[in-house]
Amino acid sequence: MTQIHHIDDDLCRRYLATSVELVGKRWSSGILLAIGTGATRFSEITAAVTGLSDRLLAQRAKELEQAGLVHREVIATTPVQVRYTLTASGRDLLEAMQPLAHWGERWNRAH
Amino acid sequence: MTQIHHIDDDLCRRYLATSVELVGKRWSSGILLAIGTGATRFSEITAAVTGLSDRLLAQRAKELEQAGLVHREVIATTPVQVRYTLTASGRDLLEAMQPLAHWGERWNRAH
DNA sequence: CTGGATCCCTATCGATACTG
DNA sequence: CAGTATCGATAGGGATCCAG
Repeated sequence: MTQIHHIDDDLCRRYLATSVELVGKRWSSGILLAIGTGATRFSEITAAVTGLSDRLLAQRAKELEQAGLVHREVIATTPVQVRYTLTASGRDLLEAMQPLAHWGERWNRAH
Repeated sequence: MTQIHHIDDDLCRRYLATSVELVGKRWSSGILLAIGTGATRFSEITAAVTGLSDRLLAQRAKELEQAGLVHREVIATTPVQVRYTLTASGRDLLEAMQPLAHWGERWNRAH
């Protein structure tokens, strides 16, 4: 039998669900990527992520902020501005997803 | 501004969605992990993944098979046996998810 | 043992309209 | 600009029963 020894069984069983639940929800990864690659304003994020609506961004942003992945900074101008940035944890997560992107590329070639 | 240069923007924008859609659905990652770490039979997988129902496993298994991540082998005994194994692509995906598990561990510590 | 078929129910989503 | 409120539609999930 082909056993995978690159995989830490126990670690995955414990903690894989954690990140998958955070990042698996629709738009979440796209939002993280958008913020991580330069988008800071609410409207910039909706523009960067095609198909993402105001309502869903507001909802996801709240979730991601509460999870400590995104920092939300309100600038009291008129009209009000809001700056979204990744926290250290958010940046780490995005880096941890890089292998998935590579895998996706290979997978797309084969289909 | 803190730019992330560990991230290949373009690669992520193109292909991150691919893997996230496959692995983000409920139970999918758990099923992959279960098969990747020794479970081969239908009932072994439901036993390994707590909360997973027969119906959902049947459904996910079909999806994962069509995506080329899981190989399904029917053994014509009575009653019938079915062996599930990961394809090379499925093993690769599971390895690509390992950093997510590590991230999840760190994240859990901090909460 | 390995599912398929149903029923029902709720979470989630998209669209639209509105506000400080 | 950056959201909130409301609504109707639908996809997804749990439970249960059935079958090769």
